[in-house]
Amino acid sequence: MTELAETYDPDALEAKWREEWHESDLYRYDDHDDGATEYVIDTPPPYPTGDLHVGHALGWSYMDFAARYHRMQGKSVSFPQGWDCHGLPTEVKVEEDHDIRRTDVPREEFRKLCVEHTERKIDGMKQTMQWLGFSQDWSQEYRTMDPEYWAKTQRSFVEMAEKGYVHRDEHPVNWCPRCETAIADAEVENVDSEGTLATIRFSGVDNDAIEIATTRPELLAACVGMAVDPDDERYAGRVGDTFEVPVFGHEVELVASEEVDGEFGTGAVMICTFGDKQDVDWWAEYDLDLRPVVTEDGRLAESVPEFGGLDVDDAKKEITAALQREGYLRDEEPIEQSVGACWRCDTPIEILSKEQWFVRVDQDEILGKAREVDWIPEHMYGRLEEWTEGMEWDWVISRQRVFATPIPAWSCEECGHWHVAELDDLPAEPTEDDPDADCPDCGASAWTGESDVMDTWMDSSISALHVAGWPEESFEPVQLREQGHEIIRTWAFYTLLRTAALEDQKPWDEALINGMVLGADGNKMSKSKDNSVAPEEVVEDHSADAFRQALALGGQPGSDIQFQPKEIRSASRFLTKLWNITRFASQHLDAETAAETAADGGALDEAATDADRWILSRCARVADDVAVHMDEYRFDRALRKVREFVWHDLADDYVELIKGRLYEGSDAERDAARHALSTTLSASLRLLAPFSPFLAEEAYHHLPDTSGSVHATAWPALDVADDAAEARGERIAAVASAVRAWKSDEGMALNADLDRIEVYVRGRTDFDTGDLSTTVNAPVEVIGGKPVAKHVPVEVRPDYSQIGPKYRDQSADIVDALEDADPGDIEIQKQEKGEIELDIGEEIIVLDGGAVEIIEERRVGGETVEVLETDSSTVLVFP
RNA sequence: GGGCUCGUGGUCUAGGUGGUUAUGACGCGGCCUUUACAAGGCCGAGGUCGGUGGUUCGAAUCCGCCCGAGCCCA
Repeated sequence: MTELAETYDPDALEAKWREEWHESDLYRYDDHDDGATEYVIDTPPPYPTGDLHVGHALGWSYMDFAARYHRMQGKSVSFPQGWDCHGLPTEVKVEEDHDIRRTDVPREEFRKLCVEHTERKIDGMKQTMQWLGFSQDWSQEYRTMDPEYWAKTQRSFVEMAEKGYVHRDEHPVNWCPRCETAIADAEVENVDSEGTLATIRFSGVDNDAIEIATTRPELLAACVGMAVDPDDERYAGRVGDTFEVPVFGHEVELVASEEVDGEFGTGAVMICTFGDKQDVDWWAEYDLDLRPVVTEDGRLAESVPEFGGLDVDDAKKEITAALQREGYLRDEEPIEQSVGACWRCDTPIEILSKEQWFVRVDQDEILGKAREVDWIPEHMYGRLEEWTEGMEWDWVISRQRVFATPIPAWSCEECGHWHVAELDDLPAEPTEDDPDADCPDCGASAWTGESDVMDTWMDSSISALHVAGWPEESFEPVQLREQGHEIIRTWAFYTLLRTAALEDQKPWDEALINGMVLGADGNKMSKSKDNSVAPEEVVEDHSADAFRQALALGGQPGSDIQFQPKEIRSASRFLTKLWNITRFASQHLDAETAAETAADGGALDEAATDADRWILSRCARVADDVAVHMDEYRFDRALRKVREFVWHDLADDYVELIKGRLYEGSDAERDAARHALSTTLSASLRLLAPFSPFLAEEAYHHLPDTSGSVHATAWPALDVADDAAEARGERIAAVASAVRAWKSDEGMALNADLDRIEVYVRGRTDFDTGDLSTTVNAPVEVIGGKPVAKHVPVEVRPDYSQIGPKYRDQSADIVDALEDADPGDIEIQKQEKGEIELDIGEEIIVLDGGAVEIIEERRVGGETVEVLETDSSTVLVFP
């Protein structure tokens, strides 16, 4: 065994292994590993913003813990990494950087600029991932902007079109007037704002006027109807009346709808095409006219008399002024309103009726598959269910942008028939190439390629299929999806939809959902709140190993975790502790005392003491317990368990117990200790390896007779469980610990020698005293029973779990009587008769002796004897 | 406004299926250089388990209501 450096230097150590792992194919997924169980992770392909934030770090840490653990369990693990490249933010950034509009240059050239920009951003994020020690298999890296990938997106489109999921229709869509593109429901955010509620008088045509309330007078030109609550007495008998739209003069009819809120404004509203989704519903329900007045760039159409060409804000002012002038405006008041806005640029959206490509949303199908997935934590399924059930519109997948997967379709220049590409045509650039077919409807051969592109969720929602080798390999659900809960309604939803549509399967067996990372002030981390921390900073200040531990311990998966510098410091201390344990071991171990690695079962040394048997048995049990926690993704419990074991059992107790043998034991005695130490340490490093891969690797390499990486070893499976040995070992450790604490209290050196100690034990007295004796530095005598000392009963402690169920509502009286009784008397009754007579007032209760515990103080005559109590023994110390 | 999650010493946190003295870490106070580690060891103080009502012999745990926080949605 080679000796470790004196101090733990995470910077140097982590840099070294980062380098080594980068060069190796340690994490290479072997698709053809016969017999091994597959463990495939559908890793999120992040949007390449260039910054990998702490939120990412949490999710990726969970995946990395799982990946490393399952590799050690002998699974064939695939931990790939992709990049979700397409999208509007990149277009906007490229336009800024080059001071151009995307229409200024040819599409191909603009795409090229986007690709170059994206590549730079990917490099930055990749570097942070490697800093943090994530074990992706980079040979499987994919980028949705590469033709090999987006050809798959196109293929999925074509297959879904064949199956009838894709349709092209004119339908109202959410429209961002700034980005000038359609957007899906999931991309609309509701923002609260201050608006003005205008009350406007609509003159009646052969009937009385009605006043309606609206926040959008600029849409008056688009007004196609009016609505009131059918039960609203103010408007009894008015349904069917006709009115003239102020300023614009066309006539509309009043309809009744329970959707109208009588409390809002005057209880009457106008219906426009379209002010909001409610308008769309009414428009369809009452078969109203379509009067489109808002343009794609957010202006009133030129066809609108007088106000054509004004943007909607100006139109609002001008039209309000006109209403005022002409006497229609009855009132104006401020109002809190919630407005739909584009999630990328916060611009209020419009609802425009447009011909677009849609994917059919089959709620039952999606939920059916979602229910087959194990959601961790379970309640995250509810998020998906709520969203899915609330879906009103099909998914609009066409976007009027450039940097995205082209929609592989053409329209016939003669008859307008839409032709979707054949699988053989892919990848297809419809704006560049024409299909190799004539129009089946009219026989013409001239085509116009679709210039619309696909929603980027079309790319990322086949990630599960992609990582499983689709379409070349037949699809089986992959094992794990890990993601944040804020994208359940998007990425999880779309992936379920697409996998169900394409393969009639669930995409994954398990969906592990991580929470938010909150700043030290308890709020969600954000740059504007100045409470955010960059992962690189944490690694520089402390270490990736410590950071990863803090993330694991922050809370169970699914719950939000608070970023706490002190947790990182605490982890850092633990790592230092483990470093020092390894350093200590390195001074004593050699090749002869290597860990039992072969089967890890290993026969115990002949000379093994109770302490050796105890630590090995404990270690075996801990490894099994940790495995259970890891299987359940309870990383918090798993790591806590490892840390407790290493710090308390191994460092505080076991290492102290064997020092005597290591320094002064016979060869056989010493080797038994070395062997157990080596085995336990090796196992401990492996248990820690998923969490803190760098230190585990470095330390493992210093163990005797190790070769290769700790990350290529098997999970510890020691077959040495021994309950009796554990009980003896615990007793030994407890006595040593009690004496240690007592010496510390007395201000004595911990290795101060004592005249002798006597250990009085209940039950069996056969346990090793050798290790104990050298540790406390005193001869040890073990005696059965209680010390020859005055033992004074001082308290009677009732066992509620026995008394409660038996005596029910008499329990309180019994407990009172026990407290009032003389403990000495109770003890005598318990010892002599095994039961206790108790007067509780109305009656005499005969209580089973086992229902009470007698607490005694042991008083030994002479001031030179100290009495220490542990759970299972009484220790007399003769200084 | 709806849904979900949560509220435990100064801070963060453990506490399926109710049961004696509520876990650990950080911080705080005191003591101790002991042949791996002072980035350590030992000891100690500190909690009406958000509030309230209920179920029960017994509630941090189960139920109702209230208050507060966070997230998702409208």
